[in-house]
Amino acid sequence: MSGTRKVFASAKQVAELAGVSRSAVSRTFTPGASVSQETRRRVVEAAERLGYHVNHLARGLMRETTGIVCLAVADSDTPYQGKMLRALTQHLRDAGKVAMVFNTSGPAHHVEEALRQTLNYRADATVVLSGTPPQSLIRTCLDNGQRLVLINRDDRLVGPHNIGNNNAAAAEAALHVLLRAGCRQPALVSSAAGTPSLLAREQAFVAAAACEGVEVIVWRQGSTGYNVGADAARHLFAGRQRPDGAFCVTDLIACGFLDVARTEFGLAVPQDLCVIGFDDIEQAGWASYGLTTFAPPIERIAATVVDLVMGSGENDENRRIVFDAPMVWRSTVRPG
Amino acid sequence: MSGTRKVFASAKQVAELAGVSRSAVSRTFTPGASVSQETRRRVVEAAERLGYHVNHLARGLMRETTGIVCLAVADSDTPYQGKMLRALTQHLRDAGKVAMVFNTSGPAHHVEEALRQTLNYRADATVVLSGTPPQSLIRTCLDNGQRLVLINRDDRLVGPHNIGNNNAAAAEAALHVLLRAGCRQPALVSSAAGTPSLLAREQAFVAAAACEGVEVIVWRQGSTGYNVGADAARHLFAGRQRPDGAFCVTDLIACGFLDVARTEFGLAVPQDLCVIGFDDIEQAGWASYGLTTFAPPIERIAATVVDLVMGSGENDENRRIVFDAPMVWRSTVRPG
DNA sequence: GAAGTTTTTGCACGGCTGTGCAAAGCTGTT
DNA sequence: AACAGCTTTGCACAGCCGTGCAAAAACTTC
Repeated sequence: MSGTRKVFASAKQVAELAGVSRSAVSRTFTPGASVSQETRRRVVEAAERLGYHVNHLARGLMRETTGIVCLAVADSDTPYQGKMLRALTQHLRDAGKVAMVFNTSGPAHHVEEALRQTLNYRADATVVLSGTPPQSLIRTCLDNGQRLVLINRDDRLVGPHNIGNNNAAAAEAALHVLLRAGCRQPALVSSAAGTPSLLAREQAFVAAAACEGVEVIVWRQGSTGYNVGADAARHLFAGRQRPDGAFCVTDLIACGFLDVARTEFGLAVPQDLCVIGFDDIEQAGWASYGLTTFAPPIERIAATVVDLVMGSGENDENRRIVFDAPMVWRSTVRPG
Repeated sequence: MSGTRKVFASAKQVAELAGVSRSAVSRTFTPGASVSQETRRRVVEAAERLGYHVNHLARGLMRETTGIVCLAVADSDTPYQGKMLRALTQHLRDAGKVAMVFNTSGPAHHVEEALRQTLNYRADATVVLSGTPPQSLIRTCLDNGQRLVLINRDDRLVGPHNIGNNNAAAAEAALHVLLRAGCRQPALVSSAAGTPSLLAREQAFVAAAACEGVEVIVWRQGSTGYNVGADAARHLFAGRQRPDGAFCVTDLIACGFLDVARTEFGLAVPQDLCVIGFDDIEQAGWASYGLTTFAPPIERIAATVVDLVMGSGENDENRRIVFDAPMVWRSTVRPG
C-alpha cells in the first residue's frame, strides 16, 4: 500500500536473514559449489521468504556468457515465421537459453537497431530471420565474440553462419513435376520483395525451364503474401496467355493464387491448373487447399541453430548449411 | 584467427583510448548529462573504433529499470498469437523496451519457469499470453515491483492487470445473428482446452440460447485448432441432429468446420449452414472462407499493454480492461 | 586426545556501469 | 587582475554477483 515501489531482494539481504555470509548464498545457487546441507537449507528458506531470485544481469557481468540469444524477425505473424519462432524459442529454452525478440519490421534501419540492442544486452548470439544487416555491423558483432546465424538470408554476406534451404533443387523439382503433369505453360509467381531465397527459387525455376526449352510466365509484383498470389491470378487469367501450372514461391502466395483461380475464374484444380508452393505452412494441409508444396525441416533447422549458438567455439569458421526441403504431395498437382 | 574468443569492449577501454576518464564515457552515452562537445567527439570516435556498446546489463544494476519486458506465450505459430506477438514486439520496441519471449508450451511447469526467468532477468514487467501462472508466483512478481499483465487469462486471479475481450457480448451477438438468419438448430463448437476466454464464450452463448428458449448442440472435444472444427463437423453432420448454424469459439475451429461441412458433406454456406468465428485471423478474410467473425482490436490491446507496462506507478491497483470485439461481416452468415 | 585430511566459510576482489560531490576549467564583468 | 558564475571533469562509491585464497570448522585415523 505504500507509495514506494518494492524492489528486488538481493543476495545480501538473504544472507542477513539466513545469518550467513553472502558467499554462502551465492554458492547455494551455483551448481557444484561447496555448501553444507544445513546452510543450504537456511539460505533456501530465507530466499523463499524474500522471494529472492539470482540476478542474471549481474551474473552476466562475471561469466563470459549471459545466456541471452537475440532473434531478429520482421513478420512473426506470418505462418512460416511463426512456426520458426515457435521452434526456435522452444529449442532455446530446452538448451537453457533465453530469447530476446526484436521486431525489425518497418524501415530498414530497424535491423541495425536490433543488432545494436543485441550488443547492448551482451547476447551470446544473434539469429537473423528477416532483413539484411549491414556488413559493418556484422563485423562488430563477430568482433565482440558474438555468434551470428542468418536464416534464409543473403549467403554472400561474409562472416556469419548461414542456414538455408536448397531452393534450387526445389525449384527444379517443381518445374519437372509440372511438366510431367502435362503442363504446357508454366508460370512463376513471386513478389517484388526480392528476398534472397525467393530470388534463388525464381532463378532456378526459370533456368530449369530454359534447359527444357519451355518459356515461363514470370510474375513479380506486390509486397508479400496472399494478396500477391491473388493479384497474380487475377491478371494472368484475364490475359491472353493463361498458365496451366504455377510455382508460387511461397505457400501464402499459392493460397491466394488458388483462391482466385477457383473462385473468380472457375478453374478446377488440378484438372485445369496445377499449383505448387513452398514452406508447407499449416494452411497448405487444410481441405480447401490440399497444396502440394515443399517442407523445410523446421525442427532440424532450429536444432542446428541452437547447436551453432552453443557451439564450442572450435568451429568458428563460418559455415553454410543447406537443408533439403522434401516435396509434400497433396492434391494441387496431377500425378505424373 | 587466434583461439581466444574476443570479448566485449568496456567503457574503461574506451576512456583510455580517448584519453578521458571513464565517467566522461558514461556521460557521453547518458542523455542529458554534461559533456563538452570536444570530449564527446573523442569518446564517440574511440567507441566506434572499439565497437563499444553500453552494457545494459550493468546499467540495469544501477537504474531501477532494465527495459526488459517478458512475454510468456505457448503457441506463437497460431495465427492469433502470432498477430499478438507481432503487435506487442512492435509497440514495445517503439516504446524503447526489449522483449524476452518465453515459450511456455509443454507441461504446465513451463509457465512457472518462465516467470522465474522473468525475475532472474529483472524484467520490468511480464505479459502472460498463455497458460495460468500459480497465484504464489504472481505474488512474488508483484512483490518484486514487477508489473504483470495477463491477456485473456483467468480474470479471477488477483493482483495483476487483466486484459480481455468482451466475450459475453460477442457470444450473445453471435447467437442473435444466427437466429435472425433463420437458424433453427445452432451449435457451439469448442475445444476441450478450457481456456478461460473460450469458456466465457461457451457459457454466454448457451445462456443466451436458454434465454431465447432454443437448445444448443454443444461440442467440446479435441485439443485445439483446425482439427477440432473438422472433427466436430464430421461427427455432427453424420449424426441425427444436424446443426444449421454454428458459433465456433475460434476462427481456426471455424475454418476446419467449414472445410469439412463443404467438402465432405456438400453443404452450401450460408444457404444450408451459417458459421461465425472469433479472432479475425488473416485466413478468415481469404476467399475460401469469407468468415463472419469478431475482431479483437489487437493494436489497441498491444498499446494498452505497453501503457500498463510503462505505467507511472500511480495506478498500481490492478485493473481489468475489457475490449469490445466488433463483428466483421463477411459471407458465412445470411444477412438477417 | 593429537595430528592429519577434507569440507565449509568468510574476506576481498573483479567485472561494468551511473551519479553525487568537489575540484578544476572557462567566460565574462568590473 | 580579481572575482563571480557556470560548465566540465575526475574521484569514489554503490549496485549485485562469482570465485580464489586462506582461515576455520568438521571429520578421520591412530
